[in-house]
Amino acid sequence: MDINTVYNNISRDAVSIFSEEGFKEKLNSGKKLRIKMGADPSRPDLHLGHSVVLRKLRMLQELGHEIVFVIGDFTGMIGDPSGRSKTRIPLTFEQTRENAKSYLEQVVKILDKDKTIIMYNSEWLSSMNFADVLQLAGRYTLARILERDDFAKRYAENKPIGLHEIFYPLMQGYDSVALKADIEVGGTDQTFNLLVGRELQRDYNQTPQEVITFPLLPGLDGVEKMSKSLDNYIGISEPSEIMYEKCMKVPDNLLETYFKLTTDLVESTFMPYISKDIREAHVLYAKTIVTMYHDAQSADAVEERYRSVASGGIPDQIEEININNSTSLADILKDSNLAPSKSEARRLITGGAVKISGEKISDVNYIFDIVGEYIIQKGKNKFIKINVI
RNA sequence: GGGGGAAUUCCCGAGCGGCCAAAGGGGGCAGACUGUAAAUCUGUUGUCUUCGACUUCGGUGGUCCGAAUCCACCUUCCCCCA
Repeated sequence: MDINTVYNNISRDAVSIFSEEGFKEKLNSGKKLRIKMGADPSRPDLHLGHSVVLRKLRMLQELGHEIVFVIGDFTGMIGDPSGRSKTRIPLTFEQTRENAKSYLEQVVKILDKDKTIIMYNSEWLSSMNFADVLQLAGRYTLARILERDDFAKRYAENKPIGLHEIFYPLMQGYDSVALKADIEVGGTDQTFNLLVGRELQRDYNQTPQEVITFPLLPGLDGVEKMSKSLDNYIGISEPSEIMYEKCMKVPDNLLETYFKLTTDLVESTFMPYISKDIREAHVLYAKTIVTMYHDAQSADAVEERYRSVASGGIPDQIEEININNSTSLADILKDSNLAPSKSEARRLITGGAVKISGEKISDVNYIFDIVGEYIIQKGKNKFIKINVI
């Protein structure tokens, strides 16, 4: 990829670039750029929402630039107030390290490990003394901080805002100063924080970073942004069959957006599918994603599995457990995590959600007392094979 | 510093001494329908040794035959005045 291609691709998908001229200039300067991306250590599971930005970073890496991930281990002790209606429970130092580690393992699925640098913002933030903090705080005003959507909203709704949360944007902005970042990228929900960095750099006599924001990928519920806590995400480390299933559940009207933001396919490839047969479009999408994060082989295998289950079949590969004779069905459902509790297991059975080897069971007290192999099915697509011994 | 209000099950929110495991909505799960979709309709949504028992309504300790409901103290949050 050359500079122009990358520039066009990014400016096509970005929501805003502050400033476009600056970005262009830096790209063409021939200098190795330092591109910053903040990582929230409280949410170590990466999903397709993150991939939107990460994939752009990958392109910039290919041009030879350096990606710096700032693991907000220090800010993580506060928690980003962005999009939050509640103050977040602070993480301990150990937790942030732990999470950062798993974050890294996942990030390299998209990025080039060798051109990716990890830094912890405690490196510079923890050594600041009160005078430093005051100096930093003096560069911003309360009114400007309160302008921020989340704060404004919470304030209006009489929800508490911790004083320390006010510092969050300043700290994140200061990260850019400490790193001398040339560019910072993030989701649109980060716009305010990113721009603070730009201004602080100016205050500290640095060339302000260019800020590029990308759209937030809506989650599978079609309403909220994709996020782990809302459980509306497709994780990039999920097992292939789950990934495939979830891709098939992307709301129809969002599929186009998903194609655009999370795959390399061009419109002329996927649009015909979308307009002609939305189901086949989903299949194409699911296969593409599974191929990206696993491989083509598993994509095929998983597709077959999906088609078979969809037509009422039972998949070939199912988790298998051994059961002692005279164990009750409810106990098995609970032990195999098909149900979170025995009460729930009973409800499922009563509700007609459980089948044994294709046959619906409605006896709450069903007990396995004949040695053999059975397949227990819960709902449409949860299976488990048991060996009664 | 002074005054007033609030804390309920995953979330929002009713309840104000027994009929409360706690209305209603949201969300979740399941059934029907379907494209393992959406919409819609139905059921369900504390746990267990399930015709019964046990644990839950910010915390602790009381009153009472009996408390989510009353009292005391504590903790947290919000509002108004300064």
